[in-house]
Amino acid sequence: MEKLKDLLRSNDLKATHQRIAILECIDKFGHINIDAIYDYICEKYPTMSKATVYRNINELLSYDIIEEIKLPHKNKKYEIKKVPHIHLLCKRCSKVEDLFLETKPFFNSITSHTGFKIDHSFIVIDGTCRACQQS
Amino acid sequence: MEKLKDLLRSNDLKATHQRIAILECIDKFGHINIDAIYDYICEKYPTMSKATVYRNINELLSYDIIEEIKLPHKNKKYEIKKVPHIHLLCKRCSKVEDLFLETKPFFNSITSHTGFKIDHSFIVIDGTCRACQQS
DNA sequence: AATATATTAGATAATATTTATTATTATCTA
DNA sequence: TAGATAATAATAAATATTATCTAATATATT
Ligand SMILES: [Mn+2]
Ligand SMILES: [Mn+2]
Ligand SMILES: [Zn+2]
Ligand SMILES: [Zn+2]
Repeated sequence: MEKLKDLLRSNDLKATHQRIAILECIDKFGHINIDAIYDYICEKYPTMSKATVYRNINELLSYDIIEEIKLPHKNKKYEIKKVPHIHLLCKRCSKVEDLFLETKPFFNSITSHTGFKIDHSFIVIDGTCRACQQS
Repeated sequence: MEKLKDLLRSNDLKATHQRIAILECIDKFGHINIDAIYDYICEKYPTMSKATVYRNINELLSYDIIEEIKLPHKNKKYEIKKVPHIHLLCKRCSKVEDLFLETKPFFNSITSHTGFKIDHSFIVIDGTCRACQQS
């Protein structure tokens, strides 16, 4: 809570209730889309406008406080910015799992094949999570 | 041209001029978004409706004739369905490059770490292509 | 080639998603 | 606590996508 306020202020963003609520919500759910953020926060702040969610999401993106995740055939989701990682999307339970895995060998192979200079990667793996395989 | 007609007919889709034009356009450009398809085809078929583009794109997607590519902070693009591959997106020239690369070792590492059963992967690499690095 | 049949296109309305505008309110600094 | 400034809510506008319906077209059959 105070940590979130500091995070906003260190980026010259005012720590409004709405912004804090949006960040707390994203943090709580891990990976979440606009509508779900809006619905969740409306419980606490019924006057909150959806435009405020969009406006703040874009603001937070531009300061690299959050980042956008594009999933196949789904709406965009957002998460608190972390170190680079991979997303595992379960088609059964729809959960998005973070995987922090060493990608250097894979990236080196890409660069040596193509000469492409890599900045970022966006890796989504579709399949069935361990829990869903057992049920 | 005849190959495209056969492709459509083998999926019980009528080989209309519009559909063939859409497929030819996607094939010609490799990776292209809705608006660019529409603009390109309008030159030849000025009466073409954008709803027809959307309708056919969805139809072609559902028959796995084309597939959707989501790129970070860009509109969706479409391409003729190929064997699985990786996309290299150059931030300088905006070109999307296909890379057919062995991913088994990487995927095995994911499965052994997580128990996740992999169906598909969506891998986009952001960076600078070889050509743009030299200019 | 003409005809029958179902499918598709085009026009347009409807819906969904995202952004812009502006008067009012809240935050922060002094 | 007051004043300067930034952010919100409400709303309109813009953009993106889908649905509906009638006329046109593709294809199989004669
Ligand atoms: Mn994540
Ligand atoms: Mn491709
Ligand atoms: Zn699951
Ligand atoms: Zn380039």
